[in-house]
Amino acid sequence: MPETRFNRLEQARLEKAEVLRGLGQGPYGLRFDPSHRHAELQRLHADLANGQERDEQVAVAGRVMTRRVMGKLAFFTLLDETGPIQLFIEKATLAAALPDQPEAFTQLTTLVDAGDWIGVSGSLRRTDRGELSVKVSAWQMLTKALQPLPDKWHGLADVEKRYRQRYLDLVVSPGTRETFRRRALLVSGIRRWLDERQFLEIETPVLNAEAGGADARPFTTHHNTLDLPLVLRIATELHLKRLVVGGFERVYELGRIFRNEGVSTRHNPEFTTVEIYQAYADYTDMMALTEELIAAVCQQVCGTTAIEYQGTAIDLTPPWRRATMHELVEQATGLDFNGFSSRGQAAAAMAAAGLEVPESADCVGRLLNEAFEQRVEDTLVQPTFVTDYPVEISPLARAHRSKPGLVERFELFIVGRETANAFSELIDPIDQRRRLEAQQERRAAGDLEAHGVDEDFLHALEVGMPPTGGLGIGIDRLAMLLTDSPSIRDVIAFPLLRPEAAPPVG
RNA sequence: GGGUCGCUAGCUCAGCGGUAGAGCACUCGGCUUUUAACCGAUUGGUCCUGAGUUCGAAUCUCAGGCGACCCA
Repeated sequence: MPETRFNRLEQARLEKAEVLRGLGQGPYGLRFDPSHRHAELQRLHADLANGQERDEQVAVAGRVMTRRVMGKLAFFTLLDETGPIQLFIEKATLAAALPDQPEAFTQLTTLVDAGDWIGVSGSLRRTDRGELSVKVSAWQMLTKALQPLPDKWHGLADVEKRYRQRYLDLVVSPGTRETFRRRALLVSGIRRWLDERQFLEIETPVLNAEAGGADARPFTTHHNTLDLPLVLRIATELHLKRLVVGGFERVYELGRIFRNEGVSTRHNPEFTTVEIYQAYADYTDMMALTEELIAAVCQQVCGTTAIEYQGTAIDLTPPWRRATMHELVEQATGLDFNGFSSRGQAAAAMAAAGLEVPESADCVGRLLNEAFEQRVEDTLVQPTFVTDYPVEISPLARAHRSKPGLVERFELFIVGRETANAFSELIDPIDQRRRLEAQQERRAAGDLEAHGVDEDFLHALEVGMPPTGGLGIGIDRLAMLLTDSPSIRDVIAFPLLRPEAAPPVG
């Protein structure tokens, strides 16, 4: 006996598809013109009273989510992108409307399963229980689904299945649909806000000979005909700065970047950032821009700037708290890093205060950052601009105008997560070369995340870049915040997972 | 990389050494105001994979796979 690849549930649906073929309409329709969607119907007929009908013909389409058949009357719930529409399906109504199809009611109630896409037309009726419904006088199959829907009450609870089969998650989880709707509003809102302020979005290459603009390991790939090793970008920074050199005073790019790093609730190997560069501005301007931009899109997406994230109230109403890294570390640990003149001195003080002192933190600035990460980061729940970073961990930021050893940089923290990073950009090509060469030495010493020296970028700086403020915002983390999502995988439609089946053993 | 937990019917889950179960879904019958419809009947299994212990393994042990969370 030949083994079928369909189980009995699928087989039953295939048999119904055959019946539909026999009826001349088949399991897959061509086109259909819906006159309304759920949201419009609800708005236009809000005044229809319970038990009343309105003789206006409408056509609606969607996926059948639930079926309740009782003899000669049936209720289906049809789901379109904007919401559910109840179908009021009466045998007598269909028989009167379709005198040449006496079996129309039976066909509709037996050949249509939950999960199928159908289109119907009819008039309007609000049921005695108050549900606005389409009283069906004609129907057609648009797509016969072969797979059954998950449990109509519990939905899809298996998180692995929700990520692997996101299409199913979207079908049965209104919350998932809302998350990705909000993410789309967030992205389009950012673009609109920037476009209205004369920022130009210019796309820069994903494939590069050298990874630059961030501390991260890249994905490597290869161009066949050029026989060229290439890496996927880890940031858009160095190309956008070249555009500023070229004379674009306000540029940005919102797009995907790739970092060959671990996967966690806050990290996905490919993620989305927007980087924004504004000539003649500095990091204080970028702070104001960050506040205004995020507050504006939050207002658009959530309808308020006072939101809740995982049970904690977060107020994104500007202005936001500003504090230097030194101040925050001193408040949290009692250690004044301005007073340390050597690594040894700082390390001893940290150890005495009970902080870990990793070998890799080889200078006072890196130790300061360690202390910050160990004791401060998690505590920055409300939006906080942390300013004035050590030069050693900021190779692309301009030296601070008044604080030796520091740079004009801020990072924005919200719910303990780095959400944005900005500088007064380093535009001095001599200083920039020195900084990148120091990075190169770290890389030679084994730091796989250290920057390389991008000679063409240095050449661009020699051509001359105006004083510029630059800003990068993590879109995924912002999306988590605005959708109250605990994991980055909840805001990425198709997060990276290992293939389900182990590869065949050779 | 380490720790904890999970993987059983299409879905949601129970069973934890002695015949593989429930609810929903499916199929059949009934039902003209339901919305987790209801009532009755039937059907449905690679208990993640492999090895071991045992008279006997979904259950215990070991190894592996995939995932979640926490830590690094």
